[in-house]
This record gives sequence, C-alpha cells and structure tokens, in this order.
Amino acid sequence: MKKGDHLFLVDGSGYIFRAYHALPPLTRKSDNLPVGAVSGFCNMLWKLLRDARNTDVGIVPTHFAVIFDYSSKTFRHDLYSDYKANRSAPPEDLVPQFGLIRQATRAFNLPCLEMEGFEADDLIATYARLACEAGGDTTIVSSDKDLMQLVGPSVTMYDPMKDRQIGIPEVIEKWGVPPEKMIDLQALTGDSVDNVPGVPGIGPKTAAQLLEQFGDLDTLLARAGEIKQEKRRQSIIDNTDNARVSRELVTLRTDVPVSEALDEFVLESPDGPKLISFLKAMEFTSLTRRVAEATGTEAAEIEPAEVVIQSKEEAHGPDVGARVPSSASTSETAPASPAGAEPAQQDQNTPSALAEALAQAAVAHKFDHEAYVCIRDLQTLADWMAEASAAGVVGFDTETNSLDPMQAELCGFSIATRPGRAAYVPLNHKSGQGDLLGGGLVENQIPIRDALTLLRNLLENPAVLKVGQNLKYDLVMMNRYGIDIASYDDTMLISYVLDAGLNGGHGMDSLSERWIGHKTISYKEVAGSGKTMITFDMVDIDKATRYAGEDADVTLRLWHILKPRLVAKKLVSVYERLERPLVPVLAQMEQRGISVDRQILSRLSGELAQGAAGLEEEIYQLAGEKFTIGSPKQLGDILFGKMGLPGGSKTKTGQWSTSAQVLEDLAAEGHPLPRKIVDWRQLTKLKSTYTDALPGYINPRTNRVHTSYALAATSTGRLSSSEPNLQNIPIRTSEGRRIRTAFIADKGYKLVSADYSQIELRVLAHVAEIPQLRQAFEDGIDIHAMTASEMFGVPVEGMPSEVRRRAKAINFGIIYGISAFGLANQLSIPREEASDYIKRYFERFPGIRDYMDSTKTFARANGYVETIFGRRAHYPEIRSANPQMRAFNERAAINAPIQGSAADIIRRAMVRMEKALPEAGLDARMLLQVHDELIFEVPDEEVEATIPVIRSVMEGAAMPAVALKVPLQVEARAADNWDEAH
DNA sequence: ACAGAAGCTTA
DNA sequence: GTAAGCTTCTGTT
Repeated sequence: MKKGDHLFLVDGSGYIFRAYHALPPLTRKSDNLPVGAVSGFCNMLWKLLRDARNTDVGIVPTHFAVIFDYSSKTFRHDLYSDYKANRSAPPEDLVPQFGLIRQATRAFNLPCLEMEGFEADDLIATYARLACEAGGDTTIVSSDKDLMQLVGPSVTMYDPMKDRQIGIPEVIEKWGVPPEKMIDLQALTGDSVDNVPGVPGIGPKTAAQLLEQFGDLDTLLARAGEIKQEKRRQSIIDNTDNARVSRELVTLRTDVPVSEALDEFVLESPDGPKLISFLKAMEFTSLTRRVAEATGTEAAEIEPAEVVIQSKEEAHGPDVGARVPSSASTSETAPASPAGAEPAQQDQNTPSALAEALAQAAVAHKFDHEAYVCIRDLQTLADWMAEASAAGVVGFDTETNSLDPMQAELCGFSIATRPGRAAYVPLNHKSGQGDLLGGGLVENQIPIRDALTLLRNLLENPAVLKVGQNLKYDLVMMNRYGIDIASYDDTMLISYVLDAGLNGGHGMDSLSERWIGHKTISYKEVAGSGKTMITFDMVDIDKATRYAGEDADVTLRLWHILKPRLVAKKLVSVYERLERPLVPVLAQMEQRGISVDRQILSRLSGELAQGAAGLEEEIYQLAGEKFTIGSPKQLGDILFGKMGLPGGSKTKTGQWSTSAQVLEDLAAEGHPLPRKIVDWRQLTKLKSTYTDALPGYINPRTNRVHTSYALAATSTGRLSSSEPNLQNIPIRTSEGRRIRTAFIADKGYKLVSADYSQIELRVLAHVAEIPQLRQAFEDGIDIHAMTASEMFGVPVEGMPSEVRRRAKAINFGIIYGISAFGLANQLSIPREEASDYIKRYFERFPGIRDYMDSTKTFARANGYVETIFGRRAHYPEIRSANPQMRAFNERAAINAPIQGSAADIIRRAMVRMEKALPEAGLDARMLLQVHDELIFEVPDEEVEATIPVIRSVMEGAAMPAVALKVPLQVEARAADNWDEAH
C-alpha cells in the first residue's frame, strides 16, 4: 500500500441489517430461503466494483475488504456488562443470511475479515489507520454514525444505499461537531440501541453546543459547575462516570492485532465463473446476467455452487450469541502453562486470552487412547460430522496402505473435534486370514461410498476449518476419491514458517514432543518394520483407532498451540501467501506427473553399461588387479598405496580422498588411471541414479512419473523433490543431457520450460542496492562481463573467456557468502590471489560488504534472517564458540535471504500461475519446479498464447508485495522434450 | 536392517 | 563458499 492507493472497507454486518430492513423481503424461488439482504449486498458490491465511476464515490479502489462482526460478545462487555444488553436476537429469516453474505464476499474474490472479541468497527478503524500511515486513502462503505469519528483528510465514508459521500463537512452538518469530536459527542448522548448510557437529557444538539463551549469532554466534566441550566448541570455532574465509560465504549480501537496486511487486500479482477456459480445458486438471475456479460463468461455452462446454510448455532454475526469454544468450556483439568507462555491473567474474552486458554488446554488435556471412538455405523458417523461442523475446526487425517499418495488406497480416516475427543472410521481393513484371493474385508465397516458422501460435506464445507499435518498428502488422497478439501490449515507448514532452521524438524512426532510433551505412538508400533511390516489395512482396528485417533487429536492440539504464534510473530501473511496456497498447487502438479520414455532410458542404460564395462577392464589392467572401483577405500589403497601416487587430501575420517577434484589433478599430471575412474564414475552414476531408477517410478495407472515435493524441508524456503528427485536431472554433460531427452510431452503437446535469468544475482542487486548491478540488469548487459570489467579494468568487448569465468565464479561466491578458501578452491588459484579478488570486489561494490556485515549482525542479534517477503530462516549456531561452525552459519545466513527471496518469488508465481492459465482460457498444465524453472505441458496450438502468460506471471511475481528495484527476466522455450526446451 | 560417509547430480 | 536427494560401500545392530 502506498500513496495514491485507495482502500475500500465495507462494513458487512452493518449493511446486512440495513439491507434487511430497507429492502423488500426476497426468497430463493426454489426453496423459500430468505436472501433479501444477500441480494442487496451482492448488488451493492457489484456496483462498487464495476461502476465505481458512476457512483458518488467516483473512485476506483486499489484495495478492498469486507468486514464483519464475529459475534456480539466483545471486549466492551467487560468495560460495561450491559453493553448492547437490550439487543434482541436477530430475526429468524436473517440468521441464515449471515453465512451466505460471507460466502458471497468470497465468491467476489474479496477478503472477508472478522475477529473474535472485536467489532467490525474496530477492524475498520485499525485498517483505516494503517492505510493512512502508508499514505493511502480510505473509503468506509457504511453510514453508521459510530464510524464517523474516523472521517478525516484521508478517510471518507460512503452510504451505498443513498449513494452519498460523508466527509468532514457532512459530519459537521449532521452533528454540529467535526469528526474528531464525535467520540465526545457520543459519550454525552449515549446510544439507546447499543445501551451506551451517556448523560440523560443530553441529545446531539445540546452535546454539540456544550462541546463548542468547553472544547472537549474532559474540560466539560471538570468545569460542569459553570453550566447555567440547573437540570443539565446536575445531570452531567451525576453522570460523570457514565460519560467516561460511554466514551470508552464508543471509542473505536485502532490497535486491533490484525493478522492480514493491507497488501493482502489488493483488488483482483473478479473470478467470473466462481461468482456466477454462487449467484446462480442464489437464483439472482439479473445480476448473474450482468456479471456474465461483464466478465465474458458463458453463464449457461456454469453449475450453481453448493452453498452451506448455517444454523443459528453455527452462524457468526452480531447478536447471534457468543460462541464459547467447547474445548475451553469443557476442559476439566486446570490448564498448565506451556513452556514460555505467559499465564492468562486478562479477561477471558479478548482474542489473545481465548487463544491462550485453548493452547493451554491443548497441552494440559491428558491423552487417553481408549477414549477414541471407532465409528462403524452411518448414524454415529453422521453425529460426528454434525459435531465437527458445529465445532468449526476439526483435526483430520487419512490412513492408507502406502506412503505414495498416488498409489495408496484409503484404509480409513480420523477426525478430532477438541483436545482428547477423536474418532477413527475404518473403511477398508482386511483380516489376516483370507481365502486364496487375499485377506477378507473385516465386518462392520461403513461402505466407503456412504462414508465418503458424509465426509465430503464436511471437507468441502468452507465454513469448517480442516486441520491436517502434511495436508498435501491428504489432499492428493481425497482428490483421487473425488473430494476437494476447502478451508484448511497445515500444522507442519505453520511450524515451518515459525521455526525453519530450528532443531527438531516439523514432523508430527517431534512437534508433539516439543509442544505438548507427549510421545506419540510410532508407526512401527502398529505396523512393525522391515520385512515383517504390514500395510495399514492389515492393522487390527482397535490398534488403528488408538493410532489414528491420536494423529487427529495431536494435529488439532498443535493447531491451537501454533496458529496463535503466527499472529504473535507477524508471520500470518508468510503462511497464508507463500505456504498454504501452494499446497493444492503442488498436489495438482504431483498428480499430473510427467511422461518419461522407457525406450530412450533402456537404450541409454545399455550404452552406459557397455561403456562402464569397457572402462572396468582398462582400470583393472592399469591397477594390475581386480577391485571394487566404487569403494573409495579400496580405490585409495590402489592409487596411493600400491601405485604410490602423490596423495592429495584426506577426508575427515582419515581416508585418502578420491574426489573428482583429486583425480582430475592426478590426471593433469599425466597419470592414466584417475581419468578412467572419473569417467567410470560418471557412467555408473548416470546409470544407477537415472536410467535404471527412473523407469521404476513410472506409475502403472497413469504411465507417468509423479515426484513428491516437500514444502517444509529446506531452511531457506526452497522446495525439495524426492521419489524421484526431479530437481537434479543431469544437464552439464552431453551424456547427462541425453537423460533429459527422455522427459517428453504427450502426443499433441509440447513441454515448455520457463526459467528466471540470474534471479539470485538480481535479488542481491535489490537487497544490497548495488547501483552498477541494478543498471546492468536494467540495460540487459552480460552481468559477469560487467563484473569482470569493473574488477579487472578489461573492456567487455573482446574480453578473454577466462576473465569472465573468474568474475562469474566470484559473483556466485558472493551469493554463497564467499571465503578466500572456497574461491581459491573453485578457481584452482592460490588463496592469496582469491583474497585479493575479494578485496577488489568489495572496493568496486562497497554495498555488498555492507549487506554482508549488516546481515551477519542481524542474524547474531536475532538468531534468524529474513527474505524480502518476511520469511525467516533461523541460524542459532551463528553464536557458536567454534569459529568454523560460526563461519559456516554466517555464510548460510548471508545466502538465505537471497536464495530464500528467489524461492518466495517463484512460489508466488506458482500460486498465481495455477489460476492465471485457466483464466486466460488455456489448457497448459504446470508439471515441475526446479528452483528457478517451471516446466509445463502445453497443447501444440496454444504454445504461442501460453508463453506470454507464463512470462508475465513469473516476471510480475514479486508485485505488489515488493517492488523490486531490478527487473525480473524469464526465458521460455517449447520443444518435444525437456532437453530441447531448456 | 539400518546409519553414516563419500561421492555426484541439480539450482 | 549456499541449498538439496540418491546411490554405493562399509561397519554396526
């Protein structure tokens, strides 16, 4: 958010009531569902978004959010227990519309905000303040007088029903005081609707006159004796305290601990199909038509969305009654304070106190595996589904017969509704004693179709938050059974955002020990290990219930503990922008997989085998005996013992090093054997790791290779790929590149590879603000040649390639937290010479040294470093007393913001890409990510149209969160195989 | 059957 | 000099 930006904040709850009373009642034709307020709300939003120029606002918003009351119970009740006491419950036919209007907001692709313990007005006040501080303007879409105190030079209000703007003059005209005195005025007049006492006998006219006379409330109260009118004087003196309390009640909080940053409210173009789907479900025909026209969508082809109608008990909104989470109210045990947490002393209803109580309950509630329920009939399952949806948050876990979600079959699933309360639903457990065709199905399991029908309602209901641990697995799994999970959190990812780089990892077992102090049942205990390991469908159902129930229970508890910490550490937007949305994107990519040509690999494998066999003969000849070439120990004995070659370095275990570097050096001295070893290693490496292993990963069902991406594996924010790792497919040598030719597009498709050019150096130029680097990238100059020219005074024209090569190595060295030792090794030059290069580099680019020093200082002070998007990487050992350890952590800390920022950028690109391609009407499918490269499968005839979309999404991926001072450049090519596309 | 070291592949 | 994962060999469990 910056100067010139314009934020619209819609008072959603206020609008509901006004629309309900002002507009004629309207019901959905098919089932008499009341939807009058929803209709008014949708029309109002559409008008604001599409026809802003035709309304009195006349402004096109850049940022937009809709804000709701969470419930009527807020911190104000503790100031004044009678606050809003005389409010009656909302009309029956309004209640279901609370939830529908929130769904409408999401259908419009707009942020939908609410916070327990605060009124919508407090959130509005807070965001208006934040916008103002960022230099932006705000329009509050509401006509509520309670919000008028916020009006100012950069904040106006807009009444959408009267199409009228309310600025400073309008406030004065209506109330007789300027906006900044509205609080004092309301404190005097009170509010009968909200039961704010005020001073009896003082109305707006008198209040304005008194404030005019005395200036402000405090002065007025202090000098009340001067008031001439006897009754008025007495009333004010008698009600001094009431006036003060009233002032507190009407003062809006501008310091709500909001979790979303303004930048997350950037207005995005409406998603035509999504919106139309909702409008159709509501049966708003004329608005559906208008939206279809404006977004160029064919409405007839869109199915109505499934909308969830909330009951009075589930609905959030003003006056539907405070919801006290069940786990807080029913926890019998006295909550103990978890390590490092402050005891909750403040009142129970502030959001932080509530979260604290829940976190304590999650730790304190004791584990009772026998209490977990095993669900074996439909009615019990239905009851649990209802309990889960009433809870609003549910721990969820699937149990399957394989670690590979692309091959696994569902064995059952578990849910938890509050700490200690969980259930397992066995669906596909087999008995050990089966007939010849295999184990028979155990009796009394709910038929999988019936169970999934009920489960679907829960998983696809966006009003219920599903909490998983490594949810990508369950997402892929449920996807394969035709279910799309909506609204979810992943405790593994929350932990990763909080603690990347810290000890312990982010698996459920270690999180449970660390945060709850509870050791979970290990998988080994239920399924055994090694040869005798059984698949989960063979596990005894009682055992499975204890294990699976605990998984869901622990996951939900961890969520109660970890989620509030995101808020406290201001990492919510990292989680919600860079982690959570990537889960379904990666789930899709993994499910798509990529085609690999078996023939090419097997032909290559044969050639490699032949080459290696030939080399083996020659090696035995030269060595004079047969030995295991692949054993560095034996090889070392041959080379440095038997043959007496000059031994280079030794490894840390005291063995002779036989690394490629050592062997290359020996070869350069004219010894024939080392060269053969190097070549042999290359061939056997390619054969065993790639040509022989890859075909084994081809999924028999899909005929494609499906890698698995880990989101929470690296300290910097990069992804990792495994089983198979498709991020280290060879490219450097011509032999290796032949492996890439085996990665092919389907018939009628091309592979498109799009990679960021020099993204880490560009990030470095941005964060360290190096003018020459920035200029060079701006001008599209060869960056390594420019560096060489600056350092060695050699003109770029006709520069010897060796000079450029050295500069390139130095540029990379800088990114890796350079050391003279490392650079000397890389370039095979003396350490003194490398040292001299570095010194010269720092002289030419002093900003680099500043960046490195300030990063080290920051890391030492805080124990972590940050990317440009706020992701943290922890390096606690940077304070180590061991100089080697310390230096290593310093280099890692220097590298992490660079590598991590680049990783964040491509993550943002991937999240947007998954939406942008279909929005552009393209069938291109994103398949792979290799750190700075994305690989797509694109229909032949769409290649030309797709590449510009890919480029623009990738090149613009940092925006609008960060305006890079250096342009990003993406190179994209299409071909039949990966080798030619790259 | 498992774990660590060494070595090699990628960005 | 940063960040990963996989294979082989080797010694321990």
